[in-house]
This record gives sequence, structure tokens and C-alpha cells, in this order.
Amino acid sequence: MNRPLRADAARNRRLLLAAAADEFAEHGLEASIADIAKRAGIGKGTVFRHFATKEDLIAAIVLDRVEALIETGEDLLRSENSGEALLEFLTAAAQQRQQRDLSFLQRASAGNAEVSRLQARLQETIDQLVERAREDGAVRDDVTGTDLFLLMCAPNYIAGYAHTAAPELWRRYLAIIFDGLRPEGAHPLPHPAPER
Amino acid sequence: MNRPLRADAARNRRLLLAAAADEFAEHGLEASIADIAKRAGIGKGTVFRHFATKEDLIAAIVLDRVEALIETGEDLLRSENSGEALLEFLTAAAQQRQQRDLSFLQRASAGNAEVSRLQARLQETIDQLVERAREDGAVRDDVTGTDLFLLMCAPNYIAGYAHTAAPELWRRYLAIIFDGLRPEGAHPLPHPAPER
DNA sequence: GCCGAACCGGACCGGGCGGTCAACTTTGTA
DNA sequence: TACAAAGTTGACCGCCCGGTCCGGTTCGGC
Repeated sequence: MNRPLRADAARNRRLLLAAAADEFAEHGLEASIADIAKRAGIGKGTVFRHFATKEDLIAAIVLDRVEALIETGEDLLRSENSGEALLEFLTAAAQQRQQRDLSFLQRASAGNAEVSRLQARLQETIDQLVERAREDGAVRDDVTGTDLFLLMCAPNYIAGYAHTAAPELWRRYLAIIFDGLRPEGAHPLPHPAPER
Repeated sequence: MNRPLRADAARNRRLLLAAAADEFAEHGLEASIADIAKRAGIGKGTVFRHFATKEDLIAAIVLDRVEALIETGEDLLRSENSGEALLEFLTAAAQQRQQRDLSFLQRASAGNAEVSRLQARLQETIDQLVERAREDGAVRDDVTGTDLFLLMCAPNYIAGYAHTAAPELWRRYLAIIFDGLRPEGAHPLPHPAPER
């Protein structure tokens, strides 16, 4: 068991994670460790003390965000209207991404075991959200939790091209996609749902 | 006016473009010029003779693909069923992307003037495709050509996570999104369509 | 078949990157 | 307050990348 971090180390860790998120959001995956350190106001060596490699740093950021999403999902699981809840979850996910688009980090940390573990938990939460909505007839019955896990980030991706001009544009595409998920007017799907 | 390329230069140019597309598809934007040259069976210097910078090479690849899409769109503009035509166009776009996902190149070459020009032409083609479908009542009347321009690539993005396991999965999400574009069961959209 | 222009290739350059390390500073505990 | 452990730092390393350059090769008009 590792003892708690020293006060200064804990502070630096927080600064570092925040600065890294900002820097990645601005410059993409190519953001350099040196720039991140400078932004956090710490030395480059300190970065590597906290995270052995750049990949570890990325994984830590992703972990934070996935965790937040799981919490939101679990809260919504306790709400009344299951259809609303699902839509709200998607909205929350999109909002997180809109604030700072770090989707590429998710892809970059795909191999990480910890990230996979937590993402599986997120997947489970989404499964329940969808199952509930489906039973209530709020979404068509041929969509699965895995579908929603994949669809989740699409609105931001679509709106990404006009990000600065219309930062809330993702709402439009979320609505279109959600209409496609409704039972009314649904056409049979040409491809089976993906396995895990 | 530049005279035609010498026979060997023309051949190398073709080899180079093909190899670059493959290499980018496999290794992403970070694919190195040296590797591309090796794959094409030519020297590194030759790459830079054909394209002054890496960005120029990327733009050339993107240009080829956008051109192909414009042609497909213009053909479909002459078909009978406007709704089918739109769906077919989206299918063609997705298929191109599924073969080799080079969406990141599109983003990387966003600044290029030539690319912008051709993309504007593609946009026009899509506008007409959508307008026709809308008049026929095949799609809801609050979606625009710009919407479809943005939505076009979403199915591949969504299916990208399971690319090798289910290469045709994009068809599923294209169908869901297209259901969302239909007039039946459409709910009002919470955000106006983007301008150009 | 000759010859100049076009083309090819790979050694080379400067720069920036991720990551290391050893000297130094801060922390917190006894 | 004394001191060992934990944390910090930035100069430094090796590597690889995009891009240059020039001696050698190939093409094609005459």
C-alpha cells in the first residue's frame, strides 16, 4: 500500500493534470511534456516523477473523465423517466467533451488496462440505462447499450468542424441521432449490434 | 503551363500517392516520409521533389478523395429516387472511408486553399442532393445540406472503435442516423443549422 | 546515339521530442 | 530542531523527423 502523497506533491499533481488537459485540448496529442510542465509551473522532471511515461499521463486524464461519466450515469439510473434519463446522459457526455475535446486521448489510451477496466464499468452503466429505456418503449428495441456507448461521442465529432463558430451545435446532432433511436418510424437495421 | 511529367516521374508519383495513403491509414498522421518513400520503393528526396512539404502530400491525397466523392454525388443527382440517392451517397462516402480511414488527413489539410475550394464544390453537390430529397418528402424539412456534409462521416467514426472486428458496422449507424433524418417521428431540433 | 534537362536518391542538417539523472530543496516526524 | 525520506529541477542524452543538397542516373527530342 502506498502512503499518501506529500502536500506539495499532491498540489503539483493537480496542477499537472489540469495543465495537461488544457495543453492537450489546445495542441492535440502532440502537446509536448515540456510545454505541459511550463504551463503547470513545474519542472519537466517532476512530470515524469508523477507519470513514468507520456502515455501514463494521458491515461490518468482519461480515467478522471470516465469516472465522472460513470457517476453521472449511476445518478440518472435512479431518476423517474428512463427515456429522459438516457437523453440526459448523452447530453452530459457531450457537454464534457464540448468543454474540452479530448477524444483522441481516449483512443491513445485504448491499450491501458486501467482505462479498459473503467470503460467496461461505464459500458455496464450505459447498458442499464438503455435496457430501462427500452423496456419503457422510449427507444427502439433493436438498439443495445454497446450501440449507445459508440454513439455517445458522435454529436461532438460531427459538430467539431464548427466548434468555435457554434459551440452548442452538438445539441442539433444529438437530437437527430436521438430521433433515430426512437421506436416511431424505425426501419430495420442492416447490421447486427456489435459484441463487446 | 507546366509540361507533362516525364514517364518515370509520373509513375513514381502514382506509386508515391498510393504508398502514402496506405502508410497514413496504418500509422496515422505521424507516418514518416522516410517510411512512405521506402514503401513506394523510391528515395526520400524524390518525395520532396513531388511535394514540397508533408502537408502538400497530404493535400494531394485528400484532393483525390474529395474529387471522387463529387463525381459520385453528381451521378446520383441524375437518378430517379431522390431519397435513395441521398442514402446511396452517404453509403458511398462511408465506403470510401471504411476502405482507408483518412479522416484525420482531411482535418490536417483544412487550411489548404485547393482543398477548401474542392470541398466547397462537394458541399454544393450535397446541397442539391438534400434539396431534392427534401422536396420529395424523403427527409425532414429542417435538415440542410450543411448538416449532411457534417453527418456524412459520422457512421465511420462511430464504428471506428470496432473496425477490424466488424468492418461493416458503419451500415448500422448510417441506418440509425438516416432514420433520424426521416420526416416520420421527427422532433423539433434544439439548435439552428450551421451557416457555411 | 547524343546531350541537356529532368529526375532520382540517400547522406546530411538542425531542431524538438520523450525520457534520465544527480545535485539540490522541502516536508513532516520524532 | 535535526535529519532521512520524499520531492523537485533543468541540463543532458539519444533518437527520429521534416526538409536540403548535390553527384549520379534516366529520359526523350533531335
